[in-house]
Amino acid sequence: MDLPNPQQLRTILETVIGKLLKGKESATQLVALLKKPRSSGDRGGSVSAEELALQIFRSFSESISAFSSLEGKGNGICQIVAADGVVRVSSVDRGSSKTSDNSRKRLGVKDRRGCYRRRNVAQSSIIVSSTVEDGHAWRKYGQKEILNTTYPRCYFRCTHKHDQGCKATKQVQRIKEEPVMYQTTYFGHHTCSDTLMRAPQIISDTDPMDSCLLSFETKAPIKQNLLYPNRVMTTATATGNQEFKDETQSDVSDNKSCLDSSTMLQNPTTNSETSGRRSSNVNGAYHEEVVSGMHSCSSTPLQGLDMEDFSTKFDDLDDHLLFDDMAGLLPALS
DNA sequence: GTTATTTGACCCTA
DNA sequence: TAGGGTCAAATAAC
Repeated sequence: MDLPNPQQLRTILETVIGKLLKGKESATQLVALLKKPRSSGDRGGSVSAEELALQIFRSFSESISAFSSLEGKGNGICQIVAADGVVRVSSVDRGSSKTSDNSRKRLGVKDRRGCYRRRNVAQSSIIVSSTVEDGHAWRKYGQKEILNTTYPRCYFRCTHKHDQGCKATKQVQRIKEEPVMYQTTYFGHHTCSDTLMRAPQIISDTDPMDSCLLSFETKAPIKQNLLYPNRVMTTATATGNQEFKDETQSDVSDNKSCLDSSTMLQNPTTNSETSGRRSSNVNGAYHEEVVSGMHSCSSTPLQGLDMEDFSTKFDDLDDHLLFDDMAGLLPALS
């Protein structure tokens, strides 16, 4: 397969940057809103903080989707690296996969156990932390102990893999105990028409924001930590793993699956026993997502931040998220 | 009964 | 050959 040509890449990047800029604008408005003295009943005028937060979420979510669309275009992967507050985007050739399509052909349809394509995760990544869902429904299909890791890795595929042939998969691995933090690695992109891929799914019995602000702080009430402000983007590794913290309804259940299946993954505060297996309970945890093949994410958890701190911390955030820097990359691509 | 999760087995890649 | 990704039967939850 071929790498996306510069024009394709540019188009996608323009889309992404446009969405990110929109998100930045929303973030700016949110900061201003949060800085205002809050009075009961006053949620900030015409646009509420919740709405702004949702807009920010959508910006990142749609950006990720746009980047994801690159994967199917070839061996190349779009590399997004956020390091020291600077976002970098580039295209990387993954090289031809040696995966045995031939060997797969040799195998019967029923005998495909273990057939897989080992992913190259290290090549690129995005570091974005997010507090919101990715809007897709996932089904867990495996869990495995990974060498040199404390916690098992959980494997998820798109729920619509069979009915719509969606090839998107993700891996969720707990990487930190306190605060609880997960690394989610995405592979492939959704080709399904997942109905969840709209606005963030609200699971709680309150308002959307409440569920969006799924706790990032295991010890704090879920509602308080929804927008884990502290760091939206940080440098996770030298190679620039990108983090994207998000909690979605599907993710919640996904991660919960991990939690349920392993005591090591259990969230002491949010993994409610009262919730059913498929309950949409929030799993209150830092969620580090690595979007790989397309983008990857990683983040450094911020502790003890609640909405009170958000407004002040967000000032720093604005400096860290150099969307304009990203936009500046466009000319180089053409 | 249906759907999701768990888990051991299988087998490919490095 | 070890490690890792996926499959699918068994099991659990609804």
